[in-house]
Amino acid sequence: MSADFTKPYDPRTVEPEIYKKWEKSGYFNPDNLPQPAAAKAKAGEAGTFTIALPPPNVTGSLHLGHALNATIQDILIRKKRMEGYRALWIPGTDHAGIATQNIVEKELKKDGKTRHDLGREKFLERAWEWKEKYGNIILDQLKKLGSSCDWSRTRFTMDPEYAKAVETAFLHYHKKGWIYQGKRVINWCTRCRTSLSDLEVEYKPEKGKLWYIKYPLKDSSEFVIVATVRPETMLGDSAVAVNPKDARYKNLIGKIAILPIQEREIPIIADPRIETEFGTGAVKVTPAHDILDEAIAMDNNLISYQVIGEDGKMTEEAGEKFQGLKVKEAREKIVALLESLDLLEKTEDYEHNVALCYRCGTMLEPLRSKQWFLKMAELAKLAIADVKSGKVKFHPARWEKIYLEWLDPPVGGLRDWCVSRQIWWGHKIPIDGVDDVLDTWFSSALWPFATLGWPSQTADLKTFYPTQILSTARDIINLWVARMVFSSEEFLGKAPFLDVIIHATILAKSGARMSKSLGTGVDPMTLIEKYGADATRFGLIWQAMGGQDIKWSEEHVVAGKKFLNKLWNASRYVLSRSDSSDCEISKPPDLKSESNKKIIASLEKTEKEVNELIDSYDFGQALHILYDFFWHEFCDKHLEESKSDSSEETKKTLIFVLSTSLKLLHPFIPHITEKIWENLSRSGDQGYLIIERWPKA
RNA sequence: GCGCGCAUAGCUCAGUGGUAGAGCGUCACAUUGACAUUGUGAAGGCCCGAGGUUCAAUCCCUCGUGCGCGCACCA
Repeated sequence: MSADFTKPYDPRTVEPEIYKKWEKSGYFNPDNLPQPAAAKAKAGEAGTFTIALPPPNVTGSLHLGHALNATIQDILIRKKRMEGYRALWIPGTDHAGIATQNIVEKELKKDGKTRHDLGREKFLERAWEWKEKYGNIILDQLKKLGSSCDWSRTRFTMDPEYAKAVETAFLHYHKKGWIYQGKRVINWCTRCRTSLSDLEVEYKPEKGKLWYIKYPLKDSSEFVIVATVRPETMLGDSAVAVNPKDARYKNLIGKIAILPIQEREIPIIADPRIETEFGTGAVKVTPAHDILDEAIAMDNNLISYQVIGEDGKMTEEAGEKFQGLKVKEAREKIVALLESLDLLEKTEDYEHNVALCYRCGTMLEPLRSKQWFLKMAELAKLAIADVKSGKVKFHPARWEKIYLEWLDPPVGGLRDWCVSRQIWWGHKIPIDGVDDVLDTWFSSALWPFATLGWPSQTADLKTFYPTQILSTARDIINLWVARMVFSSEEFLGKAPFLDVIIHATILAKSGARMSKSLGTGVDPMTLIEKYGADATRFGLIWQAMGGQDIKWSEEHVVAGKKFLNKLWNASRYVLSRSDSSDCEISKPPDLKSESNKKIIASLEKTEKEVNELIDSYDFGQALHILYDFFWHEFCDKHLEESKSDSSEETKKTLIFVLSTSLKLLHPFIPHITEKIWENLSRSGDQGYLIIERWPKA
C-alpha cells in the first residue's frame, strides 16, 4: 500500500499525478495499446473504435456543455479501450472564422486600429499569434477533466494538411458544377462586413411599428395602402404585390402605382405567396432587400434597386436626400416626409422577429451580393438517405426530425449554401481572386476524415475511419452534423459515424439558458478546482438522464465528492484486511457463505445493467445503479456483515467486488479508480486500470 | 402559424397499467477502530387540470394550462 493511500483522498494532488501517469503510458494513443487476442476476435477485423471530438472554437473556453460532452465521450472511449478495442479519440480545434477575426479586431481597436490599417498579411499574422497563444486553452481544460484523447493526433482546421482537404473538397464540388458564383439576396452583417449562411442567423422578437403607407395610383385620386416594418426600404421598391385571390384588389392588378418620394412608376402585380391577412393584403416589393421579394421580382421581371449598402448606410440609388444616412436615420426621415405629404395612413405597434448575426448580435441586412454558393440538392439527398436508412441513428431518436426537416423543408426548398465570407481569417477560396474565404463550417464539415489525413489515403484513414459515435449539442445538428454526413458520403462513400448522441442542454436552475452576461453561467474549471475532476464528471453524469435538459444543480457534484470519499475509504478498509498476496482479483470459486454469494450475484446483476445502460447511452442511469450498488449494497450491508468474518473466502470476495467495481466505475471517475488500482495491484505488477479488462458477464 | 420537450417530495430528478423512488435539504437517534464527506430511522406527494380507454391510470388516448425550445417566405 503506498504511503498516500493512508491519507484522506485529495483530488488536487491525485488527479494531476494520475493524468501524467496516463500520458506517460502512451495508452491514449491506440498504436500503443496491447492487443489481447480475444478482443481482436470480438471487435471484428479492425478492432478499432473512433470518436472525433467536436473541435471547440479557438476563441472558446470550456463551459458545462463541453464538459458534459467530453465526459460522455471519455466514458465511451475508456470502456471500449478496456474492452480491448484500439480506441482513438481525436482532439483538435476549429479556427472559428468570424469569431476569431472579431476578437483580433477588438484587440486592434484598443490601439485605435482597424484590420485595414494592418492589411491582410499583417492581420493574419496577428490572428495566428493569437491562436498560438490562446487557442489551446480549451484543450488544456479538457485534460484537467481527465479526457483520454490522443493528443499526439491533435488537429487544427487550418493545419496545412487540413487546408489541402478543404481545397480538394472545394475543387471537387467546383468540377461537378455544384459551386457557382451568383448575385442574390443573402444575410449581411454590417458589423462583421460579411455574408452569413441561412443557418447563421438568430431571430429575436422585437417590439416595433407597422407603418401603413399610401401609394397613389397613376391617373387616379385613389391609393393602394401597403404595410411595412421597414419604411426605409420603400426607396428600393419596384412593385406592389397582392394575392390573386384577394377580391379587394382584383381590379388593381395590372395598374400602376406611383412610389412616393422616388416618384417612380411601379406595377401592381399578383403573387400567390402574398398572405391576405397581413396588413392590408397589399405588399411593397423590394427585390434587393428581401428574399421573398427577390423571388417575386425574378418571376415578374422586376428591376432591383439596392438602397442599403454593405456599410449599413443608404446608397446612391436611395436618392440624394438619403445617401450616406444610416438605416435608422433614413427611416425617421422617410416617416417624417411621408407624414408631411399626408401619405402615412396609420401606425400600429407590432412585434416581430428581427434577424441577428450569430457572432456579434448586430441586426442583419438582407441585401444583394455576389457570393459563392454550393448547390444543395444532391448533397441533401445523401444526408437524408443515411438517416432514413438507419445507417446513421440519432439518440434520442426525435432529433432526426430536426435534421430531416432542414434538409427537406415542408415549405419551400433548401436554399443553396452561401459558402463565401468577406473576412480574412479562414481558408481562401481556391479559385477566387477577390480574397474571400470559406465559411468555417465548410471546413468543419470535413472534420471526421480530414483529421485522419484525407485526401491522402493514410494508414490512419484506413484503420480508424469511419468513426462510430458523434456526440454533440443540439444547436449544430444542421450547421454541422448534416454537413459532415453529406461530405463523408460524397468524398468517401460512407457515413462518417453510426450513432449521433445529442447530449442534454445544461440550463441555469431557473430553466433559462446559462448566460455569461446575466452571471448565470457556471465555469467547470471552478468546479474542478473546488471538488476535483472526478466529482465534476460525477455531478454532470448524475444529472444526465435520458438526454433531457439539465437544470444545473451543484449539489450533485458535492454528492460526487462524497461518493469518492466513500470509495476511497471502503477501498482502504478492504485492503487493510488483506495483505498483497491476497490481491487476486479473479472471482472466488465455490462460495459457501450466503452473504458472499449474495453480493456476487448482486455485482453480476449490476455489471449486466451497467453494460446495457452505457451501450444505450443512458449514462446517468448507469451511474445511479453503480452508486447504489457500491454504497448501499456493498458498503452498508456486505462490508458491515464481513467485519465479523475473517475467512479467506470473504477476503477474496471483498477484493473481487472492489476490483470489479473499480473497473465499472473507471469510465465515470477515472482518476480515483486508477489511483486505488495502484494500491490494489499485486506487488511488482505495475498495473494500469485504464487497460484492464472490462467486466462483461 | 407549424412542430418538439417538460410538468412526480422543499430543491434537482428517476420510475411503473395494480400499497410511489433516489440524491440534496429537514428532523430524531448513534461516535475511539474504512469513512461524520458516516450509520440507523423518520417526516414530507389529490404524481399540473379536465375528460376518455380499462376491473384498475401518475403511467395509455384526447383536450387544456404553465414553462422551455426549434422551424417558417416573421413583408
